[in-house]
Amino acid sequence: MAIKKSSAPTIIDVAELAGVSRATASRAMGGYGRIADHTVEQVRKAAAELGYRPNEVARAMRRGRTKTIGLVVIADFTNAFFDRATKSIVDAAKSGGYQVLISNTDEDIEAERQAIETLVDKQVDGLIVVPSTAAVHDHLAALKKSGKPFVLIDRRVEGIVATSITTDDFSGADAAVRHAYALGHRRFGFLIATAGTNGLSEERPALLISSIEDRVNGLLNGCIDLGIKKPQQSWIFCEDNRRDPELAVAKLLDRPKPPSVIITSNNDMALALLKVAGNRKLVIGKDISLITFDDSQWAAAMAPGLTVVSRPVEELGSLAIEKLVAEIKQAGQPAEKIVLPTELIARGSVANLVMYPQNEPENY
Amino acid sequence: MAIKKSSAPTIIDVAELAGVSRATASRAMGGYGRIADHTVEQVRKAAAELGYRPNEVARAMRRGRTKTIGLVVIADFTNAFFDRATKSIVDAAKSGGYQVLISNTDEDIEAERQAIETLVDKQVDGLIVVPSTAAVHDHLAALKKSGKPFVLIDRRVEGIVATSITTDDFSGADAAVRHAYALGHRRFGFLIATAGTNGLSEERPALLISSIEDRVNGLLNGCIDLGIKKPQQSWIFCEDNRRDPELAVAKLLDRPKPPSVIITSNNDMALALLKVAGNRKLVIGKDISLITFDDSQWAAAMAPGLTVVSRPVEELGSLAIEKLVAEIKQAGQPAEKIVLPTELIARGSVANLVMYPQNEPENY
DNA sequence: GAGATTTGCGAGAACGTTCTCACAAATCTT
DNA sequence: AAGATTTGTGAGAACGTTCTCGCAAATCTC
Repeated sequence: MAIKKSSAPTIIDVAELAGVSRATASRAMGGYGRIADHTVEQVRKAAAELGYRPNEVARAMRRGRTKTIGLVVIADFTNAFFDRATKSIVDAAKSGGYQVLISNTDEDIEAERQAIETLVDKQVDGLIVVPSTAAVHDHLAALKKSGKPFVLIDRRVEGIVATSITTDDFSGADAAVRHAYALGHRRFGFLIATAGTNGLSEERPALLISSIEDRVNGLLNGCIDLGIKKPQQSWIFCEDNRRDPELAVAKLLDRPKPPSVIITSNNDMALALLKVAGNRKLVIGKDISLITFDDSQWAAAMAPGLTVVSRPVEELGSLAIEKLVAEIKQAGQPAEKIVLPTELIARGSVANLVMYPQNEPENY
Repeated sequence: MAIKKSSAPTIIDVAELAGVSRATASRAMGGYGRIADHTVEQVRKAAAELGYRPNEVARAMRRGRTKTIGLVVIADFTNAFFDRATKSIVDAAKSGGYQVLISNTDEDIEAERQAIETLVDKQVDGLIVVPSTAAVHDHLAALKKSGKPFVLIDRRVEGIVATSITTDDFSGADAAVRHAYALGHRRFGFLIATAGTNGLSEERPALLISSIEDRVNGLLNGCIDLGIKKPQQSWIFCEDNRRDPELAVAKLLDRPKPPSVIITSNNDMALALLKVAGNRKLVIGKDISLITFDDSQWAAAMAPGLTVVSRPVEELGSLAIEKLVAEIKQAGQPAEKIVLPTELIARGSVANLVMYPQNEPENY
């Protein structure tokens, strides 16, 4: 009777039981190299008997790759991005044989720095990063220099040569303006969440993350193109997703001539508008109209449904894995800047004013 | 001029540059064992110069622990559970010095099995599992037997001696019934999502996951206690979260005497109700009332706000990490069954019928 | 049937770290 | 000042794999 081993069986135990060498046992399990069929069977049987499972840490150590991908995201779960992106990335990674180590930065650049460092220390084979700011990118430059494969998603970072997968938020924003205009709206309000500014501001901050930059430019483009006057007076930039978005909404609604339609840059802002509107007994899609970015189940189910700029988040995630895995398998892939199309989904949150268009073509 | 090393510097490179042995360099970096102050400084300087970072895989190999926790969840993102739980777990893990390897089972038992296996192979120090079913648990028994620490969250599994962290869904469900009753409701409808049944059913399936079991029992308890007649005729059990929840809603609404209030077991069901109600021009909180499980930002922001049974998901996540880390640090902790309180948050989705209570005390 | 090739397997190194042990030098005792 | 203790360091093993190499046996070639 053999002495019961306390810890998990290793390839050595398997080799002993099968009466072969470590190397042969390894070959039999791994199915590589020259090896006789009957030996494979013998070893497999021994492995099954012992309940042997290869130690992936030892394997990673020896092989120099962990089959693990690091994900650095902003776990901002009202954003309807984190969850969808995470799920699609985890699923796509799995089908490629990779597991995902997840890190949350909460939009903090120091946390992002540290997350990347920790993940690299853990020898992930590659990284997917949602950069929290466009202002700082020395850590990404260092990552690039280290040769560790990585892909940026949701936001580009100027000055970093890396594959990025983003969405065409410019066109989405532009389409949102045109949609509201076509329904007769002339007085626009824009509620933009940004990490860069301090508190509330009506001035456009100098440096925005690319997705917000694109949205602002798209909105502006639509306004200018349609001849909407003084669009620059219609903005509220609201620091960060957590700080007083309801105050920003109130500021917009309390204007002498409030907007008939408000376009919000994310769901946080949209929810703030919903809340304030509810408090004031303003009915969405009638007293005040709304278009927001990012679709979600609840935006579709509400009455009225929210008109949204939908972004292909799942595709973004799976494409990120695809590109990352390609680079892991074969270094030196060209850095691509992939931009996925957005789509305006019209529901009931934008009132149709065409019968009675607002009488003043110029802005308030 | 030294030859430029292509790969990342190791402790050996540091030792060489500092002019000490591997062991000494390791001690200096790790800050353990006997070592002279000036040597530490010398080694630290060399490490900084080379940009040395310890290889955590090698470290894990040697130390026998990875400082990694495996998370096996159901990435069902309409459930408002996955994202909140994941975030709180990731954050709590980080502050304990752990990273999180995430796996999604999509409520599939085979995927769950495989996920646990893969995670164990990767030598995670412990696991947090949202079990996808109560029917199968041999894999959890095997996990238990292997001695690898793990904690169950959201759902208990009978027959498995393990620490579990759940919420008091029984009381939550009971409170929901009483709340509607107090507002004058007598005709109840219950919409229960379940993985066990086939399609739609009005019969209670034999084996439900514990959280659903608790909710059903809680609802039943409230009904019986309040003297609501024939509550057994008010149920629709709907297979899985993805299969025809809208059909289930319709079935309930198309009854000869439809319910005045519907209590749904999750947000998927609630959203289905919202959708169908919207299509039929039924106003929530007026024509039809709704209470659902799990709070969310959008449930609070909608007009009317959704009355919900709120569960402390963040606390659940951080507590799971706490218990798991305790077991990792010191094996043999007692298996606790922790039940966190739920809270009914009354908003506007339940109509007040007290002025005109429904005339029939018995059920339809 | 002798040389050339193929086949199957084992010995041992390697991955990068930490840990145990031994030992010399330094410091402390009395 | 001689023994006892403490201090700092290095050699080498260990963690569990995989991989390279070499060698003997088996098979092929003409």
